[in-house]
Amino acid sequence: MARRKEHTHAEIHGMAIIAVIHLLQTVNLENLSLRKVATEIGYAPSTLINIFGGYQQLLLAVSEQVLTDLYQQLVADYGEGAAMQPLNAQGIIEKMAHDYYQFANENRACFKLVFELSAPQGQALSLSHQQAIDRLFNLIANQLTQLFDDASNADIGLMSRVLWGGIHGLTCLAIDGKLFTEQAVLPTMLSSHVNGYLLGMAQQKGQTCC
Amino acid sequence: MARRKEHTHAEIHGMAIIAVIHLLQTVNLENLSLRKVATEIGYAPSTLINIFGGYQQLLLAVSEQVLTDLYQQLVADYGEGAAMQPLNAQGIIEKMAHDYYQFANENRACFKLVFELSAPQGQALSLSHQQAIDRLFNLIANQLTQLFDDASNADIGLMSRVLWGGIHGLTCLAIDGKLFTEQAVLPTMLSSHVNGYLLGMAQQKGQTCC
DNA sequence: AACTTATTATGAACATTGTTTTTTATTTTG
DNA sequence: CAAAATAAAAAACAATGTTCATAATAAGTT
Repeated sequence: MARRKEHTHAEIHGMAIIAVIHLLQTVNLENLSLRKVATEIGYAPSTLINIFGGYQQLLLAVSEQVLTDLYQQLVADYGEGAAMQPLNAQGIIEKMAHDYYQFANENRACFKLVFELSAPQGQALSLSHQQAIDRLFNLIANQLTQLFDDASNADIGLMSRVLWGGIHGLTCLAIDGKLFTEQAVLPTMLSSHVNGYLLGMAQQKGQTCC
Repeated sequence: MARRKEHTHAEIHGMAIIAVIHLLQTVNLENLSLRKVATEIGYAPSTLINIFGGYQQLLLAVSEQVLTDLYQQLVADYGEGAAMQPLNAQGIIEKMAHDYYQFANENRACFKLVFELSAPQGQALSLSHQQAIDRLFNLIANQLTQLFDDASNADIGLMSRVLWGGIHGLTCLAIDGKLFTEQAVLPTMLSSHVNGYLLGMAQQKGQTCC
């Protein structure tokens, strides 16, 4: 029985992604299944395979959506190029670190999905997926250009990745309980990472010294 | 047909762990299965379940073994409390960071297994698993006590986690190709992280300033 | 308007998974 | 040597992702 065009493919596409994000709030990734997603939206498993190409590619689509949501949340307070808050660039980076962790903590299963899912088989991530991650790096890079206005693009890229890598690592270890410390001190660690590294870089570049 | 006691349970336990580590060099985690491990060592799947309690617990046992291997590799060069190399404490931490990434890069599937596998259901990691991770943190903490000899234990704990969190985050993103940079610059990033943060901390504590 | 042709979602089938239960072969015990 | 215990395996089961043939609907044609 195939009643046709009750929803367009694009609609089913969106419905499935929403369903996964919804299900991942009560079910962890390993207990999720294509069939559960299908029944959640009232379609057959094979329909989802027709549209997405496979279960893994459905999850990759979800991953992109989550990355977009994360980006939106990070820029929610201080629009990308908008008027600056009382916060300086360093304070903005620090706040983004805290927001990053907060998002991961409130959407653990989705967050783990994003960073545990690799591209299908040796092949690279999709372009839009790359761009979604790149946007995140650029959020920090933009602030760094204000802090180190004479640094080369290569230096900015390196520093932004070091900063984000640290934020990401601490967040990953924290939400899996592998830091062996009370959750409350994680913001302190994130701040120590951001401020400590920026202080060191500033001194190294001779911009702010004593 | 049950020929009994050809191997003791402890032997099968070890054989299975070795088999998983071996298989993970040519097969990624999602293509591994309990049945493949069983046939690799010439036993039935149910036998492994009897011994480990389940597939996930077999993988957790592997995770512990990999953590131990990683620790051994990190201390291979400079024994924990042994005579110091020409390297100072900061250089040792930097070298450990590079070794950490090298290990992860040479054992990608095993490394991902360790940090993507969570304890069965809301319950904490096993004690030995915790200790295996703690040993890693302490490797850095020990060096930090030489750099900041008047810092409190809490400060040392915090700094060691910030350092290791950053090393771990950069490593994770790098082996999944999510840093969007040539692999060759990752050591530079790790060094920038370690040296930048330590420089910032030193300045903040007023120990080494200008 | 009736008939033909394309779609489109589906349901059944398949191979594989982790796990449970039942059987079978071996060892230990009385 | 017989009987009880036990260790490993085979068989059975439910659930998974995926493929394929099918039925139901839409679109096209005369």
